[in-house]
This record gives sequence, structure tokens and C-alpha cells, in this order.
Amino acid sequence: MDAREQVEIPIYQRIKDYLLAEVHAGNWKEGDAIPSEQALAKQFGVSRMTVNRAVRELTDEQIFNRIQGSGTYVAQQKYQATLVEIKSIADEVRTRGHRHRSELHLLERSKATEHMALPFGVKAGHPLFHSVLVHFENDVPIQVEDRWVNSEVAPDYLQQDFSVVTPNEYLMVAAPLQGVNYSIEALNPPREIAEMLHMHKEPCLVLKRRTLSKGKVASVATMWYPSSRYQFAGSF
Amino acid sequence: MDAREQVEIPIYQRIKDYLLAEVHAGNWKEGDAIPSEQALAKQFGVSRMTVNRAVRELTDEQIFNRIQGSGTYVAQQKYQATLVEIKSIADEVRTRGHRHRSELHLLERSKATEHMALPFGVKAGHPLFHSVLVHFENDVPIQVEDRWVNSEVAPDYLQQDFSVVTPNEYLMVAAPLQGVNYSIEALNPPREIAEMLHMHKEPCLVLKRRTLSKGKVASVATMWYPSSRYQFAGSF
DNA sequence: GAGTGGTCTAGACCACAAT
DNA sequence: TTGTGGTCTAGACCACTCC
Repeated sequence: MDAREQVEIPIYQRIKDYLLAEVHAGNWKEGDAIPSEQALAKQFGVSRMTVNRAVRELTDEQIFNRIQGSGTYVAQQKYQATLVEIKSIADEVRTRGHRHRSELHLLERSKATEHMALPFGVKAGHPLFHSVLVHFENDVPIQVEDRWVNSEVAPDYLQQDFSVVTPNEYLMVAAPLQGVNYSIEALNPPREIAEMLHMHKEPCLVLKRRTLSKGKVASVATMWYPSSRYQFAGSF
Repeated sequence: MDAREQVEIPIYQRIKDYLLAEVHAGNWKEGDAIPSEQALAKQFGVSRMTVNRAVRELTDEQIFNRIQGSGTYVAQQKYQATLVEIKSIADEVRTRGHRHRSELHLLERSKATEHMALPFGVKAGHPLFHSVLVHFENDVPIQVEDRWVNSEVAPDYLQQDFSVVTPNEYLMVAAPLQGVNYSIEALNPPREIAEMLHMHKEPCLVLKRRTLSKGKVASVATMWYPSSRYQFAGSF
């Protein structure tokens, strides 16, 4: 008389979860061989085909490399972001099984300079909010987020607790997204940025993103990523 | 004594090719149901598991939607980000009303090193073609294109005249595109690259792109752009 | 109830790598 | 030669949709 409706998780999925956990826990490191299909089949008490599906799918997802006749090896784990989605950097980090936190460096009421007025399509002096955060993955800084927000679109921006919700996550809720422009450059960072990212003499990937909501420009953000720790990637 | 070594194409791959061809030819349109696994298994004279793998993989690739108990349907054809659109740099330059030309720095028959074998999914020593070109916009160098090509997919690559057709343009015709992976990084260029681009002490945007065709990796290209003269942009 | 996809089995043969 | 991955079979049971 069990009242709980158990949702059946497929065996191949449970094996995938197990394999991912081993990689994320660091028990298997880059280049290490993982157990053979035969061994895993025995360990889980299932047929080899089921194990094959689990390992093959993770190989498609670039978690492993397989060499016929030799074995299955843990692939290089890369910090990768998908460009075309606006996804929270906090989620991205957690997806990789790592810890995310952020440091707030600035959060204030400000006004549009002539320089900022242009991308926002407002007059100089228009009220804007300005925030600067550094995002960490396992205590390693991976992004400086320098963001300007249209006070008309998100009037409660200053009241948020950005140690709990990232600016991006808040804006996704407060200002339904209508469109996005972005550009990507490679730049040598100014000194303040380099210091926030604890980096020396290397270029940054710079993603500039403008989001539209309610028919207005909602925010203009410049995100700095140290090239040694981050890259954008995608596929279709 | 047959000199040609026939490479065996797996049945599931042949079924994938068939299904994709039907979709691309327009015989099956968005929302149409495709034949059931049972029917396809009978049609190809194979077991249902083999058909299942073909259809499942194409579903993962968003070609189809599947509804348990109902059927398999052709999915809405996906939107592609401008950033990764495979477009010819020559066209891009001409669109801006400028003059495009390219210089061929290298074009040769080569073999996969261990380093190149991995992204291609072949053994070290597998025959590859290798080309290096510099693209100019109004006589200003804007891109170094370092490309490796799978000789099985584009056997006539070496015979092309790349002052007339870019490698990209040729491959689009010779090897129908099935998929793309890309990554973007910011890197300081090695000396040879910096010299080809006539640049000093500035970072490069580096776009690495892997194209898939006929179930194989068709080409792996590394494109270097001087940051002062180029950026990626897009919107959606 | 008939048909669909979702999963799984317990074998099999093969190509290939390591030895 | 042994062990690995790559593929395939001919069944099976299940959950689900549709009629």
C-alpha cells in the first residue's frame, strides 16, 4: 500500500547520473580511464547495451572520449557558455557541479551620461541604475558584470539582494524579455577589471549585451571573462 | 585485389541520412508524422532497436518531436544565431561594400596528428588536407583561416582555386552541412599569426568551428581575427 | 483494444588496441 | 591473444494515445 507514486528513472539515466557524479566529485580526472562497459554492466547488474547508451550519450556531450579497442577516458572539462541563451551564470556554474557566489562592488542610482544615453535611446541625465558584480566559480573569479538598468523598466532594482539572485535572474522575472543584441570582442582589460578577476597579462572575452523589454531598452551589460578560464561555445 | 577500402556506414547512420533527406526534400513537412519505428524497421529490414537509435538521435538534434503513444513528428526548423551562421567572409565583406581578396599561405596533403585526430574522431595518421589563408578587406587583413579537412568527405579539396572560391564556400557545396560546433576565445596570437595580420600587441578573437557532414567531421577550422578590426555581433 | 514510443535483455560478430 | 568499444538482433514488457 505505498501511496507515493514512484517516477521510474530509466537505468541508463541512473548510470549517467552516477558517471557524472564521479567526474564532478573528482574521483575520475581528465584523461583517466573509466571502467569498461563490461565492468559497469556487471556493477549495475544490467546488460551491456544499457551501459553503452549511458556512456555513448555522455560521450556525445563531450564528457568522455572513447577509443575503440582501448577504453573510455574523461575529457577535458571546459568552462563553456551558450551564447544564444540568456542563462544565469549561477545556473551554468551549478550545472557543472560547482559552487557559485558573487561579490557586489557597486550598486547605485545614477544618470545616463552621453555615452550611455545612446545605447539606451534616452536623453543624457535619464535616471539609470548601475551595478558591478564579480561572479565566482569555486572561489575563482570568472566574470565581471558591469550593468546599467533602465529605472523605468525595473524600478525596484536597487532593492534586490544580489547575493541571492543575480541581476540577470531578477531582470528575467521583472522585465519579460523581448529581444537581445550582443557583440563579442577580445580586449585587454583595464587595471580595475584585471584586479577584480585576479588576472595578469592576458586578454578578456568581452560580451556586450543589450536587452529589450516593454518596448524599451531594459539593460546594457558589459561582461568581462578572463580568456584562460572561459570560452563561449555552442552547436546546432 | 580491390584497392578501394569500402568504409562501412552503420545502418542507423544510413537511416538517419534517409530521414534527413526526406525532411530536406520537403516530402515531410513541419508537423507531419513520419512512419512508425515498426514500419521503418520493416522497410529497412532491420530490428526496431536500430531504427530507434536513428530516430532518437535525430530527436535529440531537434529534427523531430516524439510523443509516446502517438507518433513521431517533424519539428519546427530551428533558428540559427547570426553569430555562427556559416556565411562566407567574402560575402560579408562585399555586403559592406568593400573589396575581398585572400592570400593562400599553405595548401597540402597531410596526416592527422594525435592532436587533430581527436576532434576529427579518426586515428592519428588519417589523411587530412590542411590549408592556411589570409582574408583581406580593402587590403587590410582581417582573418587568418587555418583549416583541416577530412579527405573522405571532400576528396577534391586540393584541386580548388581558393582565389576564386573560399574554402568555406567550396565545402558548403561539396559537403552538405549536418551540424556545427563552435567555440570562441580571446587569445594572444603566436608570432606567425600576428605577422600575417599585420598587428602588434593586441589580442585576437579566435573562433574554432567544427562542421559535420555525412555523419563525419568534415572540417576543423581555427579563425583568428584581430580585435581592433573585428567583432562578432547578433540579435534575436 | 490496437498502435505508438521507451526501455531493456542476453546474446552475437566485428574492428581495433594493447601486449 | 585478450580486452575494449561499435553495432546489431529478435525478442520482451511497459506507459501512453487514440479510437
